[in-house]
Amino acid sequence: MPELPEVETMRRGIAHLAGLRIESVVFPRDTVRPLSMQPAAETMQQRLVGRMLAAVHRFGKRVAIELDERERVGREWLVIEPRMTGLMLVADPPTQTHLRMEISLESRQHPRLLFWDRRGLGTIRLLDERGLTAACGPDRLGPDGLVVTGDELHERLGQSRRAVKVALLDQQAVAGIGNIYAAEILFAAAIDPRVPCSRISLARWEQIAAATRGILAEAVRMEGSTITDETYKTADNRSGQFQLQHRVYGHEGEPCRQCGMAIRRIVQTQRSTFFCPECQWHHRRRCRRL
DNA sequence: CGTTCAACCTGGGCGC
DNA sequence: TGCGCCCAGGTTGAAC
Repeated sequence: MPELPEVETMRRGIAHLAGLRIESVVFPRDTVRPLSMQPAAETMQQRLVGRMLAAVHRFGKRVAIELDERERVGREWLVIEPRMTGLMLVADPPTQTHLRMEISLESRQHPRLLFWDRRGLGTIRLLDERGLTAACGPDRLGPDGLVVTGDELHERLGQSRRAVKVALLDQQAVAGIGNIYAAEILFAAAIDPRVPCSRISLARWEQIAAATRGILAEAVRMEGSTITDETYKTADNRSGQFQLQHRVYGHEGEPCRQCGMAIRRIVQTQRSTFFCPECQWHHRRRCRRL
């Protein structure tokens, strides 16, 4: 589920916990998958208890909770990657069964910070400065989608023969776009998702960048897209509202709101792509207001 | 090198 | 009711 707008909403929903100290940490379900948790639960607990949450950051589709300095280790970051079904919560989780992490904080109200993940594809990592750079630094993640420019997209993708929709999902090129927002961005920019990057002019990369910033900012303002409950909720258990603004994603067969033509669904690199075959035909280049 | 694909998981929805 | 299949907001390492 979570793409940039949802993860940013999670970040904002837990940011007020900064300044509090960790009282206890529980990993209720053994997530033994090697990649899902590093280091192992016991080590993780030892290194977390007693630490203060210094700040809450976002890198692409990841939340990074900065921890205060500790002797010998220095500053560390608890990096959570929700992937498909992970949720950062301060509210009660949808079920007890897929609760992956529960952090209790020292405060009168005894707030808890939870990571709940139905499918269990999400990851929890505790990283030092070097690890953070390796995982979330500029070698791994491109410019953030909220601020990416046409020049940057052109430079990073202009030579690629990949279809533009596929390329926009490449986190190394631009960070934060996922399957929903790729579709909505290309509709807003009136670009055919099948067009190879190498055939896109600089002017059109500017359009795509503007649409990226605009759609993502609007989606953040509306606290993300809740398509089905239990896949995405805000940290305090409210639904996002941007799904009401989706023009193509999930609307296969419905008439386009611009032109009336039926929205199509195709598959690109094993994932659904939704688009309007009229408004996003590659011989057309109308610029659309966001 | 760039690009594609199966695998990692659980669960909802649909047709039979 | 139940079974089998397809689908789902992401990323990775191996294979082309």
